[in-house]
Amino acid sequence: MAATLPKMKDVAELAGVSIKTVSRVLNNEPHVQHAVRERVQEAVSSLGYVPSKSARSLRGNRSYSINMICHSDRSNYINAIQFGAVMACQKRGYQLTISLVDTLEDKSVAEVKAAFERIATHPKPDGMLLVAPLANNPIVGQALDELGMRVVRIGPAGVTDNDMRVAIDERQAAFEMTEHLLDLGHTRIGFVRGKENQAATEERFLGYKAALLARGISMDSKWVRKGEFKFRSGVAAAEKLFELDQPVTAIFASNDDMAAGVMMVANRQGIKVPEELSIVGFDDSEIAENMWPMLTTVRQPLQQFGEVAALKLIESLGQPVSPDTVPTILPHQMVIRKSTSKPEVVVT
Amino acid sequence: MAATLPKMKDVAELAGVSIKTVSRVLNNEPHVQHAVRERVQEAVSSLGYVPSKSARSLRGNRSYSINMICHSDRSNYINAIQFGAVMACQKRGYQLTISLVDTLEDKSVAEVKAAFERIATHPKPDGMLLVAPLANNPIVGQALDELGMRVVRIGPAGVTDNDMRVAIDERQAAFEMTEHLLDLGHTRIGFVRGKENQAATEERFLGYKAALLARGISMDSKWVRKGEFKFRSGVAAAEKLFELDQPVTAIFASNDDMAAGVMMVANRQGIKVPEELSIVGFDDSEIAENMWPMLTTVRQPLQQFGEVAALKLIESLGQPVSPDTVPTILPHQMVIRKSTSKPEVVVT
DNA sequence: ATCATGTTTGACAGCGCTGTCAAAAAGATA
DNA sequence: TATCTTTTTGACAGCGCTGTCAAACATGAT
Repeated sequence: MAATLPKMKDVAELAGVSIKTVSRVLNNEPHVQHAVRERVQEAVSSLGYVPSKSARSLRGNRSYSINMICHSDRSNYINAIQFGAVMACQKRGYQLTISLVDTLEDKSVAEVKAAFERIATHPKPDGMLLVAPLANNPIVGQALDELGMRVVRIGPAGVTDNDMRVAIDERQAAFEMTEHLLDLGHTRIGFVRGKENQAATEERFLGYKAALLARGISMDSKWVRKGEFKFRSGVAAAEKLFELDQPVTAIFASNDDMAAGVMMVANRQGIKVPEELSIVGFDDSEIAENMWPMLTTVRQPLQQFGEVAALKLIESLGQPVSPDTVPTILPHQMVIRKSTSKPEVVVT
Repeated sequence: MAATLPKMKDVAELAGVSIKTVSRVLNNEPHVQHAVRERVQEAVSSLGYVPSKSARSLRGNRSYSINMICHSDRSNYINAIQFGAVMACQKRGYQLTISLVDTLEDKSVAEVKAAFERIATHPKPDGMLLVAPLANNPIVGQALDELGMRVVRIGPAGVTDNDMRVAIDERQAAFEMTEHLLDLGHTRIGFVRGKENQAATEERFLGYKAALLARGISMDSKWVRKGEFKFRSGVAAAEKLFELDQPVTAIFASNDDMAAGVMMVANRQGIKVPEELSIVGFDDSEIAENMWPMLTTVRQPLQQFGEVAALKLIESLGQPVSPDTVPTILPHQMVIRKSTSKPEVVVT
């Protein structure tokens, strides 16, 4: 057990070749005869040899690690994404490292840059995974660009951005969810927006709006409330929405936490869900199943986000930058549970 | 920007000393004159020099990284712990890496060992952080011991264990929470256990039992239901508890998720909380504030767990193993919210 | 057989750092 | 002053790997 790990030299001796040849085989370089290559591979697996990452990285300026930023207002979806990312890394012999960045709000450009420079250099990861909302911060993008850091972003694109990116089609998903409500017969549908300055907030809203428009329903701005992606903001929004003279018969909250807030207020006020009010959310986070009735929502493939993004990053590491990258759009999924039904005929 | 990073040689030249002396200063070795030491430190900071981790680790067999295992049934408390751990690592110039381990249930001893051997060797972290319930798995412990891996565990101790550990006094916390209920005047207090084979489950139960005993109340085994630490198991437990001929007036769920389940059933059945039923949880996770009424619970200092554990690990890396380590007990905190009150006089 | 060409292989340096060991400087003692 | 001890310093090797370059070998054309 404590016997020292096998080195390249050991493999070379066992296979009867030079260490350089072993190196060639391990790095899939050309100019190795087929027979030799196989002999080396046998030696490798019989010794259980694994190349030393520190030596490789010292020599080759590659760290075989990719970094994921974990920002201080911890959101639970990060967890699942990270999980997928670790899986992919582990498969490819990479390490996932985690770094921390304080809230960027009320930070100067210089401070943000300095923070990312530190993270991106000691030690230098081969690439970085940026999760929304960090994925859309232009200063962060610029800082990382200047450092020549390879980045894959997770989450909906902002304005410009022809970067490497993994996301779902948020607008389409919101469109479909709104259609679901429309199909059930709802015509007065409330909407709770997410946190402003996050791309998802606008995308989801646009999907909602487009779906109404497609059915020729003119949206009443009273139906739309601000939110923060938090439970409490769902509560606040619901309270306002319930005060309308002509109340809505359904509420589309931009995420599940807020939907849970809406649901709670409904329960408190004795409004029956889904009979008197349909509620839908977005994300399919754990909470969606932890409420009653269970929440109809859009499932984001979070774990897959992490996995695909990490894989994409690792794969790109060999190639030169391709500036014309197209975002990878993963399929979302409508999860119809018990919080939606056709609107009750209102007894006036 | 792209100018190559300063190396030890640059620092040495600027300070007018040999690179070995710089090395000595950086590693806090003795035998360097005070004046020289200061001169070197100035050079270091003026160049913004940071030692190369790969070179160090290649040479010194230290990786300056510590690893935290992320097991596949992702629980949300891991998030906060990880956050604290990253903070501590970042402060000390360490990297936190994440590895993944599948569920260990239905795995053979050999498989478990192999999995951990892989994680613990490629690349070898300087130490590992193990979070409950992994922290109490004897096979994992043995595998890591055999590899000579330095480990700090987070969570309540199991049987033997005089290892390095960070935890709260779970039994005492449960005791206090039960006292809180008793002080309010409850005498019939239900209890929902956690997942079996986790140390916390038994500890919390023992605290509950001890508090009853201390007041001379004999516990009725009908009050105690099994649980899984999941929302649904809270629901199931509550349903049974509400069927009792002589119902309980308070329910102590072993964690917040289950308490949320209990709360939901109460709401559904029109049982008023806290007037007709007091509910308490354990953990103070996010959900505790995302329900109505907000949950009285015990706050675990999760982020601090991560921080203290990582620090303890890093600090221990210099020293030889001290087998007589005493667990670090962090203070817990009673969080009294709105889900508890004195029992209503039952109108029979 | 001779040369030009292409393919396969290996010797060796050196990435940035720290452990070893010996040299230099400083201090203590006779 | 000469000698011994202790403290401070530096030269150098080498951790495990890969890039460079040249040697060895094979192939085809003359």
